Amino acid sequence: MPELPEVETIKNEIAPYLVGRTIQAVELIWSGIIKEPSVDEFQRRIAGRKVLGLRRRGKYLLLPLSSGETLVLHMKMSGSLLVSNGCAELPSYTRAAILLDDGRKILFRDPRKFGVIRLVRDPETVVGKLGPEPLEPGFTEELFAELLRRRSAPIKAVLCDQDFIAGVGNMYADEALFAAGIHPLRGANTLSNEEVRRLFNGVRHVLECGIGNKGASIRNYYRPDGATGTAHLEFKVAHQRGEPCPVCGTPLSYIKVRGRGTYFCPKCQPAAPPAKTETRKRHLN
DNA sequence: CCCGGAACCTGAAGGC
DNA sequence: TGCCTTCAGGTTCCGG
Repeated sequence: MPELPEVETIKNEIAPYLVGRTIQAVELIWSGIIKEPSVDEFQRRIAGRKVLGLRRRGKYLLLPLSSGETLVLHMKMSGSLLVSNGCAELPSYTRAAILLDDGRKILFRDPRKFGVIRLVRDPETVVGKLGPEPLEPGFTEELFAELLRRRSAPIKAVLCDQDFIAGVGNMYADEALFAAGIHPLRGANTLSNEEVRRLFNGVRHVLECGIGNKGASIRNYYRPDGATGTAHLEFKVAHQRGEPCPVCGTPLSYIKVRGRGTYFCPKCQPAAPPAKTETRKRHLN
């Protein structure tokens, strides 16, 4: 599942093959991957365009083209981009192949068909509502604290909300909460200043480690040359079902938060103290 | 506005 | 061995 570190790795490793090349055509093995415009429109507007650059925003990849339009890719759950020399047979589950002017192909492989390709005039129509980039200077502890104050949902759900922060998904949310010692069900607006500070540092730390390890290959994630990443080998809690906590040895817990599998240490990440409403009522009465 | 749950999709894994 | 059910989770949509 590509999250920020995985998409960043794909961007870094595929850029040398893509930037400056001209797209001759896009071969659609499953045309449903094109979200907009219509398939005919897409084919007409993509052919012959040069790729001017490659950037990541949240979990999206953006390719500005010589036409002024932008090709926007999202790999969702199971997508990956592979570089092919153009001769080999297409791997199974290849949904689209971008044919480049040097004979190479960029393959969009995606077993579960969640992945999406868009060709848009203004990329802001796709990524405009995303929250701040957690690894860029504009993301400060003060901004993080202010955003958290507005949300009452479980902190795990808020961390995974792309309109809140861009790029954090299920795995890295679990890792960040463990790093900060915060229970995933704590209301976002109930964190103390100290907890906000630890979580701010935790989010940035786990994402940077993920990038340093070229992403986590828990399932379905491959780098453009087909290699896997090693970030999952460093995971303390994410997907470590049945394992002991690496810090205190307590068996890790597994719960569902907003329908998402959530791993945490019940001792290092204690549940919030009971709500104060009862106490307050008693005082009022 | 904010929250929570279903739907999308298909291979893998688990139960009987 | 095999059929059936459940699980995985990023995003979007819908209802409360």
